[in-house]
Amino acid sequence: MAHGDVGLELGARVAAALRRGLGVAITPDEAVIRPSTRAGADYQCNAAMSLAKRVGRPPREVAQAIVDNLDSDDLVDEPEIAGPGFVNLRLRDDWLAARAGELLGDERLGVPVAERPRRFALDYSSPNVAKEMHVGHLRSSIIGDAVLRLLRFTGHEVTPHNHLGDWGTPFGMLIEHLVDEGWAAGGEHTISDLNGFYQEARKKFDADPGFADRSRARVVALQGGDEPTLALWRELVDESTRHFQKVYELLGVELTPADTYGESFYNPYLDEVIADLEAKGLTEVSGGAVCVFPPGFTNRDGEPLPLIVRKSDGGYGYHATDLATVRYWTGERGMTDLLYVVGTPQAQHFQMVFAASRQAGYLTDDHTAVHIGFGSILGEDGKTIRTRAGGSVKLADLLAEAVEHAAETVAERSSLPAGAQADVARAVGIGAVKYADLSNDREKDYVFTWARMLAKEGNTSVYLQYANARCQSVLRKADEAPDGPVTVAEPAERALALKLVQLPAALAAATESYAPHKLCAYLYDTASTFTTFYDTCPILKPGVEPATRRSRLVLTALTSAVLTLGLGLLGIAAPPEL
RNA sequence: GCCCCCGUAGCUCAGCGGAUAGAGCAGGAGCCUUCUAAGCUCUUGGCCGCAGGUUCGAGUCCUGCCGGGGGCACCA
Repeated sequence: MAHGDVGLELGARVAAALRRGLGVAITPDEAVIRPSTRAGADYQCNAAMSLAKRVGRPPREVAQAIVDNLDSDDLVDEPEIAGPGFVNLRLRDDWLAARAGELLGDERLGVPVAERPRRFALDYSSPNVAKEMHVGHLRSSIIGDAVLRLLRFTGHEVTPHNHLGDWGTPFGMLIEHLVDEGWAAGGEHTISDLNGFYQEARKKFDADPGFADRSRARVVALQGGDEPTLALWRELVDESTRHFQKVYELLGVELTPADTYGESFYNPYLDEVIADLEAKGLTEVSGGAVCVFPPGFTNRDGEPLPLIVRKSDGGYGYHATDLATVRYWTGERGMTDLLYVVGTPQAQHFQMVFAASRQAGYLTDDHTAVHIGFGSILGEDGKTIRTRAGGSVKLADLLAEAVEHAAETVAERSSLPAGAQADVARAVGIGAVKYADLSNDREKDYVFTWARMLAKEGNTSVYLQYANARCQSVLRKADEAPDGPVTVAEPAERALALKLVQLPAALAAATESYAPHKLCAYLYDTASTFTTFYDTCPILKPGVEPATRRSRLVLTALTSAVLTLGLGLLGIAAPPEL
């Protein structure tokens, strides 16, 4: 088969049929092959209706021409024309069985490697130094991590970068507070409560004018490169990084300190970025600030909206930094695609940054830049959980609670030894939190509830993990390795084989639109189809023909492989036993 | 005021211009001497916010309206 995805293959066959029969040239995509939910049809071709006008023939005649010229006897049964001109396609049982059988020895389970690999720079997570991660950071971290895994599996080069909030005016008061607390560079210090530390500094800043003055002076020292100040700043960053790393490890997010490219990292580049923009004639001074006005953006008074690349006080804001990131990752690092996993409220900001970057030549026609936006997590009152409002759920607490909750259920049901139970509880608890988030369309807001995060019934990660554990249990009990030809006699066998063969399409859809929820939906569907198979088709039970047993073992092994791979790409563990 | 996003079952959500709009939860009825019941089977439940338009065909595309959220110059 020329394509990993059956639908694409069918599209290519239909396109060939139309070329032969009617002399019409279309792409496989234009063949409009869709999975069908109708009994007896796996796919349907909807091309006849849309082409009718173009070729000047009634749609059913076009459909007939497709059927007459379709060279697909190897792949599908006799196609049927239905309704206004639908062509219903049913994969041959022997083809489906053979295709499934091929996947057993294939590590990639039929998923092709990207033909033209690209170089992605992926910005995600981006917590703030000196603040604890809270539920608001969950989405960027796990969506970004899933995108990273998906792109890498597809064969692309991906460099993650964690845009830490590690620079700017608050660090004056934070460092000054460190001094008051008796910190020294190289000392063995820890902050047990980062949020508390921040709040104390803030309180002193508001209440004590002397402290406020020292803080302002400290900002100047920091930005001026004063070495003792920088040393203290590094202590603070390191302390925060240790905290982030603990969360990432618990969460199973692949970021490490080596991936840190915080705001401070771009600081040395800012002057030359502004100089470059000025040299290219893109800047204008407005209200004392140096601005770039990308066309097409206006403010509430209908006036052009600026990117302020240098503030009127001479300082730099995130407009300047984000332009510097684009220039750095395309210019210095040769990336072709820039991805930013940042909340949707930043949509206009990124549009402006990308537009200005194109004007400045930091992005060319060879580059893409995509804002992978995601909705806000809302409180149960429907209001956004705000970063600085306080009272939001700490991410570490959420994860601990999820694991604890899972541990209770595991203790009730699992027969594994205690040590193994802890690992399972972690896999199940963390998986529940991640799946609850990843299984929804990332662009929409959602309401945070404990019930949702801890759910273990229905469309949840544990359902997928449980299905996989059942597969593994069967495979352990079998006295033979899965091997041999697949047959699809029973409807449940056929349905399962069909699902397994559709992995490439699901992965492509999820990867191309940076939409992990599409993979979730496919995996749930596959697990559900397996469970029906498991219920209706005995595998190891007495009385099952050896050939049937071997075929079913292969289907079981493939199901486990698909679930394990899919969950892995979502960043969710798939333990062999619950 | 302008711009962006969202309104689908009681609740939480899928849905690629295609046929009779699908899941999960909750509700109802069944299923464990038999490969893991964190499961399975059956079932109740829909003017897809409203009104126009485009199209052979609209939950999906366009316009307007209603409702909710977000953004709109120096915090990032």
